Amino acid sequence: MKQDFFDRVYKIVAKIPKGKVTTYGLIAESCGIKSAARTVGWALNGASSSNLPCHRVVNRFGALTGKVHFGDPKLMEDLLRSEGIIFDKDDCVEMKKHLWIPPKVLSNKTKKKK
DNA sequence: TCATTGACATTCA
DNA sequence: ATGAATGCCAATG
Repeated sequence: MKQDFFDRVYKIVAKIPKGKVTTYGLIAESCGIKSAARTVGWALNGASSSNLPCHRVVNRFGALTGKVHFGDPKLMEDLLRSEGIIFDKDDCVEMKKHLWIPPKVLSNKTKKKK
């Protein structure tokens, strides 16, 4: 099924540790496609009905771009705050402290030496 | 069926 | 440095 890509995204998102956040680009990269961050968003679009912690997925700015798709934007912030995520004045997550990078990406980067 | 959009990111001009 | 354009995959109009 075409959901193969979705399945990868789901696995990555499901692996996000509590109190951590990741970006669409990293997820896409961990899936093997670094430029398909948009598609990752689509996957999460369907994930909104799943048990996946899509609220831990943010854009590269650390902003909760998809908060509206949760049904309650402030709920997303509340969830992240409950997990120990810190927001700065720009409504962006403290990437420096909470950014989680999928191990697969680390290995891939190390190998490619880009 | 074809074209456009969509919770993004990267690169060229 | 800022702005516009492109790439990726899938879904919807």
